[in-house]
Amino acid sequence: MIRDRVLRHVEDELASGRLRVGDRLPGERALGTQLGISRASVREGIRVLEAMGVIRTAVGSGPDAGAVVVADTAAGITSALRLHLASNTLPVVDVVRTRLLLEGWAVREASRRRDDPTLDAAQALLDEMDGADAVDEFLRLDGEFHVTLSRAAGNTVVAAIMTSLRGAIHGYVLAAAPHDWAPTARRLRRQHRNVLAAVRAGDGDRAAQLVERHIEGFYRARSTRSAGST
Amino acid sequence: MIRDRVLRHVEDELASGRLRVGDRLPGERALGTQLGISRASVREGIRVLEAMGVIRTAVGSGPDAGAVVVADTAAGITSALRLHLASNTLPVVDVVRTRLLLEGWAVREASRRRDDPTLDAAQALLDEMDGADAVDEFLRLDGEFHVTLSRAAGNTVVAAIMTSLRGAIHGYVLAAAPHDWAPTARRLRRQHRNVLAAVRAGDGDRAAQLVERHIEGFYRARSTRSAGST
DNA sequence: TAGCCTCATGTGGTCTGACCACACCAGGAG
DNA sequence: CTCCTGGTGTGGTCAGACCACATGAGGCTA
Repeated sequence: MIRDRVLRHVEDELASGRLRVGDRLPGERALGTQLGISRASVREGIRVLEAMGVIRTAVGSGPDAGAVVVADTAAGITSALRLHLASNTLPVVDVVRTRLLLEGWAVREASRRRDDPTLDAAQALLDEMDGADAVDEFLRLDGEFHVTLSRAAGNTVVAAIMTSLRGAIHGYVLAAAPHDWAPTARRLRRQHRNVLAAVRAGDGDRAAQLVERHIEGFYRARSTRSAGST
Repeated sequence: MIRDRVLRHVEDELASGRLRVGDRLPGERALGTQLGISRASVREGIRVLEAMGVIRTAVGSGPDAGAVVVADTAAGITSALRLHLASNTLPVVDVVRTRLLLEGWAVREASRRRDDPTLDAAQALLDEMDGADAVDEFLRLDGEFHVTLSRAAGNTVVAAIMTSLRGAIHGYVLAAAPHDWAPTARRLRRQHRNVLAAVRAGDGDRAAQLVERHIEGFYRARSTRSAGST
């Protein structure tokens, strides 16, 4: 298919190193001429690349305009998971179980690299979370904390998947948050600190156990309430 | 953005159950009229959905033509991983490590469901592999075997991710296959049978250990040769 | 009547050319 | 020197056209 030409071209350019993160793609019109296809076809390819988190487009002129190569490794995975979650092809419970598995491994691994500065970022998120009372703000920071923790394990693929799993079920989590949020928030804050403390202490087994109980607990509480579809 | 209207519309339709796997989308022209956007914009959305493995398009007429909802849960993740692998944002070693982690868990889990008929499919693949001498055919079956094993664990998300990890590095594996393939094939066949036997015996720990050694061994052998870019 | 064949129909695939909003920045006005 | 104004190039969107393709109804042939 002609439309795949853009995909293949960009992938080749990336693989060869001729194109790197931060670079700009030629304009859509120029790229069309260069590849011998119409602008419409170029745009279809560009759109896919954008959905995959490989490029970011902006209108106007100047250095930030146009199609710029980025590295949002989680974007594509997140969208894919969201859609298949919506079609009920992937059950939410499988997403949660996978999260459990990956995050358990991640904190175990992070415990062996407890000098990693990423853990300081996780700490900072916890401090920030203490001042976040609004549900959506809290959950945003919560998600970021878990992702940061996973990043501390040093595996970019696991981190990307974790980010995506979290992002894909974000809507479900938000929809299932209890009305009386304060006590839940307190419990979560406490659990977060315990997990991080175990990691910093280098106690991987304990950290894994804590984080698994933390996620399972929240999920169990949620599954007893409404399923929440939107 | 107007172009996201198609995405949101289809996601809503899927979530509400008005659209299910196997159904057909309205034609591009009709969908454009319905959403109040041009056909070009519709196509950009369709293209993304296709890349995500949510729909499949075909020309012509009849029941199989047009845009049909499918459930290729791995397609989007595979493409995303491939692209970020190409841009060197995700190192291959992280993909392999993640595979190790997930597949170890999967066989452990599968050992507890050893009556699952999926294991029979895995067995059949091994038998088929005995007659496959060509490298690419062997590796195709090899990949399918590993994915089938992961499916036997009963977690669709893990299975999708495993499929994607395997698919994303397929090119690398192929490029790094040794010229003298026969002895490698023999070793892999033996290891596969041992893994499956351990699963069927319900010995999760042993199965996990075997599969991890199996993957690590192959990867170590590969990393000593050329990096292989295409 | 049974079977073959043809063509109208509707699908996605692609192209062309146009207009818009936007952001920048060079160059003129004060 | 500062302000502002218009030229320029970017992506965003649209309308309309033509193509290849697969189907299936209806006519044609045996």
